Amino acid sequence: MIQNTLNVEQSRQLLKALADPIRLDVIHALAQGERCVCDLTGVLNLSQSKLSFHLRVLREAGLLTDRQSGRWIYYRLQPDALAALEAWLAELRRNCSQSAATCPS
Amino acid sequence: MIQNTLNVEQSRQLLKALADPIRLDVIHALAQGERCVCDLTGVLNLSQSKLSFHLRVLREAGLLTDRQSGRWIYYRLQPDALAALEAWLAELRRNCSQSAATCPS
DNA sequence: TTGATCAATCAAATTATGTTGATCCAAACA
DNA sequence: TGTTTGGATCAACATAATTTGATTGATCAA
Repeated sequence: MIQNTLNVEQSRQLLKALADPIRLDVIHALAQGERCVCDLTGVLNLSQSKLSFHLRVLREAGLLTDRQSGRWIYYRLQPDALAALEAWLAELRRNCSQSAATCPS
Repeated sequence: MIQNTLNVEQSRQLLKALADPIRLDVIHALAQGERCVCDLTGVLNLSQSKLSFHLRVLREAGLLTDRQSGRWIYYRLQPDALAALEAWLAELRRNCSQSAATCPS
């Protein structure tokens, strides 16, 4: 998630990725900092494959990155992705608001 | 969508509502201003009941409001909902960013 | 009235997402 | 080497979301 302007598809993936309670838990857990998958299963009380599934959704949306260190894989947040989504929403709202004001009641 | 601070559940509904191509089309169509359902079916080329389903999702998330005028029902955007979601995301990011910076590489 | 139109809703069918348990691969360690 | 551990992936199943076509209630016009 290097660039700051998302296309519709990227935005949809971000929205969809965030619209899930388990994945929001993951986000919150990682807000504390980087963590390996083995820790996260304990913290979030999720089965390994279930967690792996949700990590993948978040990673593919651009919200997480991972790195390997020995046997472990560490995940961390990519706050830029949230910023980019905010910008996209702001742009959407900008388009909406201006003409909404001109609607007849 | 009067208040400006969303709870997690409201935010999730907004995210989920926006994470759909058809519903984004609806949003964009309504960005031009208020429209009745009968117009929208034509503009978006959707069956009546399909459109009705998606309008309901958007309405229940707080993104749209409707009003009746004679036989027609007019839908319009509620840009406040977008603003509220932006604020919620900004808050989430605020929590994330501060500690992400402290992560070991 | 009667008939036509707008739009919500419902049940059934379809499709998409999430869950579970098993299997596989790579890294580490004996 | 052989074994253990961390984590991805797969197939089968379960659940949730969407689509379709039919029905319904309300409004209006003839």
